[in-house]
Amino acid sequence: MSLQQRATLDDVARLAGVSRKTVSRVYSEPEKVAGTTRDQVLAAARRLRFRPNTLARTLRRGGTSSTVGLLIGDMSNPFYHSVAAGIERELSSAGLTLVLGSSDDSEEGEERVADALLSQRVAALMMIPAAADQSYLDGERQLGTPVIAVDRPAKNLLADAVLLQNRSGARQATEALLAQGHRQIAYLASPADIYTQRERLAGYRGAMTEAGLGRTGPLEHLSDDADEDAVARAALGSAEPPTAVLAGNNRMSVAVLRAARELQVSPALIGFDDFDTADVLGISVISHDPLEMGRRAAALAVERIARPATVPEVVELPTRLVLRGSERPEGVSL
Amino acid sequence: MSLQQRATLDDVARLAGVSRKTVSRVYSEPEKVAGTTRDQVLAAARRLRFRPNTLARTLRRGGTSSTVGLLIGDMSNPFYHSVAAGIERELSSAGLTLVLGSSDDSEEGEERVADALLSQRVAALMMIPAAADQSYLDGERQLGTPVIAVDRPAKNLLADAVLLQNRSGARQATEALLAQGHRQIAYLASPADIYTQRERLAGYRGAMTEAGLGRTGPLEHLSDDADEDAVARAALGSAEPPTAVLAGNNRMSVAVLRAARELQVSPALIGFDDFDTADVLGISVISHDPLEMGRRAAALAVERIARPATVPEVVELPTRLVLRGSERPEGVSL
DNA sequence: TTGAAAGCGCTACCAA
DNA sequence: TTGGTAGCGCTTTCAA
Repeated sequence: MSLQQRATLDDVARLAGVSRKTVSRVYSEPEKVAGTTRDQVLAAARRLRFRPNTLARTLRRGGTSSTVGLLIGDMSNPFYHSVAAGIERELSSAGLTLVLGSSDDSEEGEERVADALLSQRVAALMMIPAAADQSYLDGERQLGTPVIAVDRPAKNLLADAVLLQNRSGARQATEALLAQGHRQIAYLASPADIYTQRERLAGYRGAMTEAGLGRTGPLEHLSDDADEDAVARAALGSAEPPTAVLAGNNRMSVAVLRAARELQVSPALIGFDDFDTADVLGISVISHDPLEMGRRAAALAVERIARPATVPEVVELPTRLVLRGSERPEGVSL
Repeated sequence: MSLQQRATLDDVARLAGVSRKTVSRVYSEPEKVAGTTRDQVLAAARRLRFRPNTLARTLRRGGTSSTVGLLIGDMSNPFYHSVAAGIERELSSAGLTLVLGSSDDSEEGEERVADALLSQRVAALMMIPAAADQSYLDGERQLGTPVIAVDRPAKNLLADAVLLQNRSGARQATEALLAQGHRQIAYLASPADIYTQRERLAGYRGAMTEAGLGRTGPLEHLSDDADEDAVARAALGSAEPPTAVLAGNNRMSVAVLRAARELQVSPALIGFDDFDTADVLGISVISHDPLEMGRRAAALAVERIARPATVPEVVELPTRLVLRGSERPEGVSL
């Protein structure tokens, strides 16, 4: 039960009968230590249960830890989970570990958590920007901490970004619905006042306008407070319900299905983002790969840590329209 | 573009015309510093873009960082994402940050990543044990690092654990299927050789045996390599297909739906774990709250950091049977 | 190949 | 209320 002290380089050095520096070398550049010396050191280290303290290593002037911070607003969205998983995978293969921070989608939250991560001297900061403005990070950028925005671009801050081709994805889906003969095509989003939704909405509007259906006002069901279910019910339950729905994201797609069941209607449906049972249900989606998105973003972070750059890079990943039947006039059958 | 040096306590002290220690106090115990002095210091800090280095703070003898490590085998499972989200939330409200490590479900992976996290001097290590044995952590435990197992108990290691009532959950679901008149009730799991599945299987067997249906051998479809889809297809496509299926986890539930659609069959179904569209689809599930699980585990970690304990605590969280129709003889309709 | 000394940014201890 | 000194565990010169 005796809580022993944790062993340090010194302890190991003493037991192995070598200098501190030699022990250090065994862990940082083992090839520069004689084989026998190395074995002695490692034996001593094992006996003492020594574990190098990577925090202390970091203390060098201007040093950063081998961690990368990831700031997510809403941890409950499965899409961001996958992004995080992709990031983790890429980082770990680069020998970096992921430190997670959640702002719960609040303005001050984001800055507070960013602060905490930066105080830990993360080697880079990855974030899904949620606050109205990220200029508060400009000082850090100038101090050399790479900032990588994921899914949405950072505002008022020069930062690399990995985004989706939201606009063309939404446009393509709308065109597919138009091709099926639909005219009353609704667009549903909540929250709507975020980058991705503005882009997708623009894509939808573009396709509608081109088809001579520019009057989309009554067909747009956008909200920032109401939950997805409420928005979906309002849209499907309106006096003149749409024959087809474009759902702004994965959660809205599910909400539409739920509302359709409740209200006993069968609108055609295409949803942005793929989701678990979409294939089983035959739901058409604008698919993309969140894991890949995370991977790309993390790769960019790794690159910037090694070679700080002056010009931010913006990557736009493609989407893919996957038609499974729900785009047809007969709509979703539940 | 000049990459300036990062400011330190010393720089701030110099600019503010006070001692280093005074600056330190402004950040650690501000109430012990005179108001005017504090203002001067903070002004200087702002001008220099000073940000305290929490890593250096940690360097005290035996010191740990204000981070908690979480070791997950398979980051792609949505269930663990929710657990992680719950953990993050609880930790952040305790002023701790979460460091994530993934072992990709490999034996050596787990130990390697645990090592990395411990080298960062996490204040506690939370893990979903995946390796066959966690005795390699015993040294750390003796050195005072709390270890909290989540979802599965640690093997050969005294550690706190937060688990589910797997057995009773599975038993209850099986009984519900029996009550509907089912006799050919299959149990499907992949991977099957893990704690949760062994427990759930035991619950299933118990209920079957009590109903005089102890011969469950042919009804058990367990695999460790095959993916869920293959297992589901094999089960539903057998010569004498079951009239009802108990799916071992969320992914298996979806696989069963997929297979049912492909093979044009409609077995009754109850799945362990809830999932996104289960309510829409009318799928009955053994529900529980992964967020809460994470929260409880993190709370335990926080507690142990403050007050190391000698006797491990094991918490078993309840499950809840949610019947939505798919348990009935007519089964799932797709 | 190995070692001694200085220093990284901060805090604990004790003194003023 | 404030400050000096001595570390924390490690790495980086520079020498041996």
